[in-house]
Amino acid sequence: MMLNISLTQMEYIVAVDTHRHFVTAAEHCFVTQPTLSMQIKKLEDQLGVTIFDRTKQPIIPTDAGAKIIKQARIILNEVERINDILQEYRDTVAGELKIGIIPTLAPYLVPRFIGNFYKAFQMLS
Amino acid sequence: MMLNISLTQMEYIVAVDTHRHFVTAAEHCFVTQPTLSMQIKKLEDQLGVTIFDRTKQPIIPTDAGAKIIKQARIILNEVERINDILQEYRDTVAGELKIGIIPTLAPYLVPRFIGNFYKAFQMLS
DNA sequence: TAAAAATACTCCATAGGTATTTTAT
DNA sequence: ATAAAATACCTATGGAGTATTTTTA
Repeated sequence: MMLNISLTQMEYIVAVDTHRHFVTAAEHCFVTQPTLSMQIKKLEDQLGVTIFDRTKQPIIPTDAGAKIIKQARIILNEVERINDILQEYRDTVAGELKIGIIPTLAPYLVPRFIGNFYKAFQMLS
Repeated sequence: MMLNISLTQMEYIVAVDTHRHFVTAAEHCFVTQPTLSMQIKKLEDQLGVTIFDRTKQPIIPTDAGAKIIKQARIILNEVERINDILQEYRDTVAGELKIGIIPTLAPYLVPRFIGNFYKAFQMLS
């Protein structure tokens, strides 16, 4: 990976862009202000561009920063879509089911449900 | 972040999907096979779905896996686009320039270029 | 002078490596 | 029998926290 940027860092710059305030942004990311500051500074060093102009108040993105933030929003959105995909599969019943039953009762009880059960959950072994 | 997936993990599953082979995929990611295996397993645990069916040879993605991989390719593509944005700004001359010159010469030399220089690089301090 | 961001450290979680075992052709 | 993936264990990088200092409205 030539480009070293993490999803977490993207969340941080998006949060700062949204709140225009490091402390508030940090709270919304459930991290401390120094953690957020450090990561953003590190990201700026890695990318070789300044993302936020700290000389103004409230804090405002640079031209480059604005574009990167916009792209970060797109990326985070696409990542969220993985959740949609998971919805279709995560709740699916699958795997192995073990049933314990005492031998004297088995001949009477098992036949009463095993057929329907097996029909309903063929993916189980 | 409710969804815990890293860009590195996405690169790994995309590589395995491309090569249908853990060892080859690992080489292309410049990591060892165990590193790649561990990360993919960890990802599967986190997401709660199996991404690759290892019982077949060559290795093939599951239904869920195929969709996740497809989305991962989209995401990695969008991440690459940040590079495009950087191209426009990274090479821009900016920052602070310090010039040292001995006092006896300064009055004669500095005025001869400072004007044009400042005009050309106003973003410098 | 008060609020906000940066800096300085400390800690620990985990990505990644080496060595090895298990599992499929 | 052999190649491939999984497992076990170890190391070290860096993400995150607390405490503090610097900086800007």
